Amino acid sequence: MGSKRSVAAVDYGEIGAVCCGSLVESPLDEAAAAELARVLGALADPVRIRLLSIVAAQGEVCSCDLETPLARTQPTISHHTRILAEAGLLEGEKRGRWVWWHVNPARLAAIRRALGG
Amino acid sequence: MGSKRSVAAVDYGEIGAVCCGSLVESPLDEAAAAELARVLGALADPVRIRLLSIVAAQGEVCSCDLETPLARTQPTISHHTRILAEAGLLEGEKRGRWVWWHVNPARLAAIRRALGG
DNA sequence: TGCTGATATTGACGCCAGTCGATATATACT
DNA sequence: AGTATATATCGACTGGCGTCAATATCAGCA
Repeated sequence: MGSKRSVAAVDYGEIGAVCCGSLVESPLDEAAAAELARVLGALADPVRIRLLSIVAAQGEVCSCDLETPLARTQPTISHHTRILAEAGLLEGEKRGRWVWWHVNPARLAAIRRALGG
Repeated sequence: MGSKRSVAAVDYGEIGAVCCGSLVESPLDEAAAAELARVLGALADPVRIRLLSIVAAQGEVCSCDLETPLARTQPTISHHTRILAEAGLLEGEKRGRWVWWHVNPARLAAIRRALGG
């Protein structure tokens, strides 16, 4: 299915919406807190923060170009991109043998809003 | 030392500044990423998110009033308030036998800025 | 002074996350 | 088909986290 020039999205399943209002407006219920904690947990790692930062700076980055600057092995990079993608912060497109990653700015904005932005 | 009506700040040591520019502007170095990850890690827990949310909604809350809504024992509440305070997100004042907690809005704003706000 | 109550600390337990080596899968090239 | 390379998955190890019971500390009060 799809053209050979396909730019298939790498799908890691549904991402929850960081829907609910700001933290500081009214007490969050357990479900909202759990969802927000999950997304923040995806960000709460120095390697993933730098990964996201590198991708944001370059616009689009191949997985293979992350191992060296992050000083981690290929399985570990794959692990981190997966977690960021599952949190909706990173989106990947498979082009040929490579996966190209770019950030999802709307997702970051949603987190900022949840933090009282 | 200090007056008997003292409102001594509960001090958990220095808090690092979430200094550095936004994630999305330029790649963060390891130190900046580690610091940001530490603060985000303090937020990446459903109990702590709800705790912060409750304190924010009420302005000022006593530790003893957190056990019931959060359904955790007293040592666990103390553990979580400590982590939030060490991250600079919560500030406590000891008044008599009670500790009154309030959020540090500037700290939340700093995190939002680090996330590209 | 001694008692009561709020908070902090300690120690232990179970669980999850970050990491890597080994291996599997998939895509491109010859 | 066969080979080479990019990425994903698996299994194992290790360290850290959330939780609680028990205990310590400290402020107020009789």
